Amino acid sequence: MVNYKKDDLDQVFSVLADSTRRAIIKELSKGENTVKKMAAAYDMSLPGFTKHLKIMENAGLVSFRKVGKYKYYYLQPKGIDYATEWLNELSSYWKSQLTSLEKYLLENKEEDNDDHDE
Amino acid sequence: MVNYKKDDLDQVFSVLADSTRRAIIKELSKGENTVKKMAAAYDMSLPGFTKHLKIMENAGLVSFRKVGKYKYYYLQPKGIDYATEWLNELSSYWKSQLTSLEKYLLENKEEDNDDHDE
DNA sequence: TTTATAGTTAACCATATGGTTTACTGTAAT
DNA sequence: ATTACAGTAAACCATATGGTTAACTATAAA
Repeated sequence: MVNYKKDDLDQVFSVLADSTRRAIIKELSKGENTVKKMAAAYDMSLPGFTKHLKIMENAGLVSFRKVGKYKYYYLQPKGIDYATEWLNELSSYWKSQLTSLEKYLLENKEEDNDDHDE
Repeated sequence: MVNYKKDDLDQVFSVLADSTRRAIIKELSKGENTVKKMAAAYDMSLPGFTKHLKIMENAGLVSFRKVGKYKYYYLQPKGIDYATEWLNELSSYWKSQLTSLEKYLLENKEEDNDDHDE
């Protein structure tokens, strides 16, 4: 790991790889919010929480506006779009590679009902 | 970090947060391949490379079939779908929350390269 | 049967990561 | 002027992560 440096997509996906940060994103998708208000929902110290916000900001997923002593954070969807695009391109390419049998099997899977919830 | 445990989505996004692993995924989207064949493209020891495959396998993104001394790895798209769904749900919810002005701005962004504030 | 090939395991290392506490700054309220 | 409140900074800690090398197993080829 001599010369390892995170690129943009690394950073975006790293943000998403943490359930606290995914929860923050969901929260912010409802609208902007202040640090303390959001932090209250998490079993974590305030400095711990603001570290997550800093990481998300560096990755370009959130920004904030300052009003007096408050910081209102809001989503910066461009960053998320970046990740979404990578996945969508992948899956469109991948699907174009499938044989018709594979496509048939894919259409008719139905029974893979693991809980995909959080 | 007393009791921190990665859940499914954590694992999937963690896989995606590494450019080597994203490259492996793209490679495998063209079809199955063996370990050494794939490893040749990376400036990394073989054990280092197989560690990545193990991580991807644990996250449910790849599987393999063994043929003699070869392991043929292939994509297991369910895992990736899981990540894609999370992002798509988010963005559909997020878009439904926008005001019509915001939607207008979103449609017509084209060039929004200024930092909002800070 | 010996040798080559494909891949894994184990031990190790440096840095990153997710968290803490304590002390601080800046703004608002009394 | 003092106190409360919102948030940051710094130092620290334990574990995770991405990598290495050396030694191994299993299958295939000579």
